Amino acid sequence: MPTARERVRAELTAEITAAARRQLAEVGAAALSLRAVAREVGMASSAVYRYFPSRDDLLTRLIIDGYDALGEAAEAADDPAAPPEQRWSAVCGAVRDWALAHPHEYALLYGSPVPGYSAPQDTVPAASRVGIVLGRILGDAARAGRLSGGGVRVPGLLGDAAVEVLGQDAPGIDDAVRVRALLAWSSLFGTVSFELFGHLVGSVEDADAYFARAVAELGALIGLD
Amino acid sequence: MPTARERVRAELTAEITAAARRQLAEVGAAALSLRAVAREVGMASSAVYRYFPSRDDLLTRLIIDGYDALGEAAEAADDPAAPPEQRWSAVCGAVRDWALAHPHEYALLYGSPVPGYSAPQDTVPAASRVGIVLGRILGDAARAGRLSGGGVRVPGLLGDAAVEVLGQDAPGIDDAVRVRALLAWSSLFGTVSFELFGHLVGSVEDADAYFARAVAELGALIGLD
DNA sequence: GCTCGGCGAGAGCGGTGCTCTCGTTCCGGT
DNA sequence: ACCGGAACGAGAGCACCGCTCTCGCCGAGC
Repeated sequence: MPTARERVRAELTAEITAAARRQLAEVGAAALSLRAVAREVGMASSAVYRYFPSRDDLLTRLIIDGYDALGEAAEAADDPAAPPEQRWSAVCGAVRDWALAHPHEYALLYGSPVPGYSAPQDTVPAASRVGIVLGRILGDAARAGRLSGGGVRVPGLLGDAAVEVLGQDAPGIDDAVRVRALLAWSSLFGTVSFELFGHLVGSVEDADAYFARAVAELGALIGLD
Repeated sequence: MPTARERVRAELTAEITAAARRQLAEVGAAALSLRAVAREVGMASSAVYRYFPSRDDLLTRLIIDGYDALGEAAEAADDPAAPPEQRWSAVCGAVRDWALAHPHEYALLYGSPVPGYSAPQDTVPAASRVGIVLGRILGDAARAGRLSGGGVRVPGLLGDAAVEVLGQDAPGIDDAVRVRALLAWSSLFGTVSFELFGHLVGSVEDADAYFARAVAELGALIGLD
């Protein structure tokens, strides 16, 4: 049973993060001002420090929330009953849609690191959610024998995290598959980032069609056909 | 014949950009402080405004210089006499090496856009240099008949810039090749960014070996074998 | 009922980008 | 040769930033 004090504290915390998210969407992460957040919530800047020890901690909160929202979008888009290549493109599309809808949050997650700020370990579980979805798709495809390629051993190349996300050794899953999954994962984000950060301006007319083709090519790269 | 005044102005401008680049390497773009630059050069902050109308203009200068430096590295790494897949991996390696050596400048070029700042048109030629190198490699490979795949028409998908960089229609070059080239370029960027921005920590043990494999996979994706 | 801890407000510190003014210095035309 | 004007550097000042400290308040637990 939370006391009244705890309740109002939780409410105020949520209100602060909501205002911070609004401010993030307006001015970006680097210019996120704790004072402006305080103004929007209607209290003195010093009072915010009762809830977040520093601006960086507020940023960490936003980062974790962002990873969770993106991960949730990816999970919601994945229908385990669908064929693998369809699951792949559905998840890719969901990631892109979320990025286009929340460009500043996406930039916070996958853009330049904020100088002087290093993400704490707390962010790792949330950050892994999209990777886990992709790993599940690949694992299912491999177990169903619908994953071509593979067969290469590259000891010492990958770390434990990759093996954990992409499943233990199983029929059809080896280091070559994991490497290609990682590559597809970073390529997907390269493609989304290029579009979002304006590097495709002038080169691509129809961004939707380009993305669809890119996802198909990357699916083929992984071994989904 | 430049007057003495013009000479000292050019010198001071160069000194300011040099100090700014040093500061950029230390604290990153978002924390780049014009006052600190002025301190390092040894003049009042207001005096710097005689040379750069605003902090953003100083940033633009750094961006153009960065694109030029990266483009130069890519051009230097490309040996037109070598086989295409070797040229591809050499240029990819040069891009990654430059990024690892100048992480903050790379983040400035390919990371989150600075909010409220939009790159002026002046940056486009410098930004295109790496793309042009990649386009030349693909064009040469296509003319030599060493590019597999292609054969797909996707009218209205790509813009003029892509056609310009990747050559007019030629035997072996069509929209499908250009799309894959763009995809390879953004995937390369995604791979480098993931490594640089820390998204591969825990998943990849041997970054050099991973990158080499990624480049090889991407080369195959383009159609180089 | 009283005390003590959480709380909000306000002032203050050193920093930022940017503007304005003021005295100087140098360049070009007469 | 000189003088007017343009370029220049310095300094003060404005509004903002993150963060700290102190102070008065108020509610929850002993």
